[in-house]
Amino acid sequence: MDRLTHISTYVNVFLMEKMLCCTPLLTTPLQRSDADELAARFRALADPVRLRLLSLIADRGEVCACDLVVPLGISQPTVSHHLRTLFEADLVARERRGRWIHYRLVDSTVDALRQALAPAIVSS
Amino acid sequence: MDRLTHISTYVNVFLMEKMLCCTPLLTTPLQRSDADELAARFRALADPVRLRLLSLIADRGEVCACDLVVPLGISQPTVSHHLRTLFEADLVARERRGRWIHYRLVDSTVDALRQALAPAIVSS
DNA sequence: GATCGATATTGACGGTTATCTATGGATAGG
DNA sequence: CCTATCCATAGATAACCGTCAATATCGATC
Repeated sequence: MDRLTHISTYVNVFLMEKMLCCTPLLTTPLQRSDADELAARFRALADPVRLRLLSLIADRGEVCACDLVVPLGISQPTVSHHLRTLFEADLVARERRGRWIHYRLVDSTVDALRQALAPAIVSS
Repeated sequence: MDRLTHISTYVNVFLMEKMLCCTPLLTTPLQRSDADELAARFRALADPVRLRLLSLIADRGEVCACDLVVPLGISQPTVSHHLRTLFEADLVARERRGRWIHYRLVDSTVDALRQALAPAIVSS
């Protein structure tokens, strides 16, 4: 392990204290229930349409659902379906403002998933 | 953004230079082809059995496939099928030694996925 | 080379998911 | 109210996926 990876690991370990969900994958054998929860969240990321939706939402900070249909070239109900999936995985939050519904990224969930992929701390 | 997050971001950005695969999700709108590739990799993580396999492999450093059947309580062909999925996603490598096949984690792929979830660098 | 043991592959079955069209519910403006 | 607009839901269909039993393949040993 080189020096920078080492530093990065320690910074991440320190930040981990603040995290809530999702047992780390790579530091200790995963229990069945933890595996189920983690898999459910990764399943929400396992579709190209949802990744592009997330990407657009992250890029613009906050997006009206109406602005997410045309760029992806799929039907409005399909977009709605995927947004629901992301919402139920806690990856996005939504807020109604008049006729429109605005979506934004839930940073803490993304952080937690990133942490779940953090490398094990090597003792040597 | 607090100080530690700031440091972590810069360390990660620096390490990113060495990475190969997977366009970051959250820094710029994702192209269709990049989304397809990323989704394919997340799909490999989107199953509890595969997560537990990865976890066991990571924990032990290197594992014989024969030691992965009993702990999960599923049939040998199913384990083999999932190991194949992980292998094709480049998440594990395998090496035949005599009659046995040993699996180990491919750290760079896990790192790349973690990087793909890295937060956008805020300019302010 | 016959056999045994470790893995992979095949084929089938049931459950899940992505997509569409059609429809319904909510909200703003006239 | 009536209508137009935004968004979600329902229902249908096709493709995909996880699982298992059965079978094939590959390497070691006798």
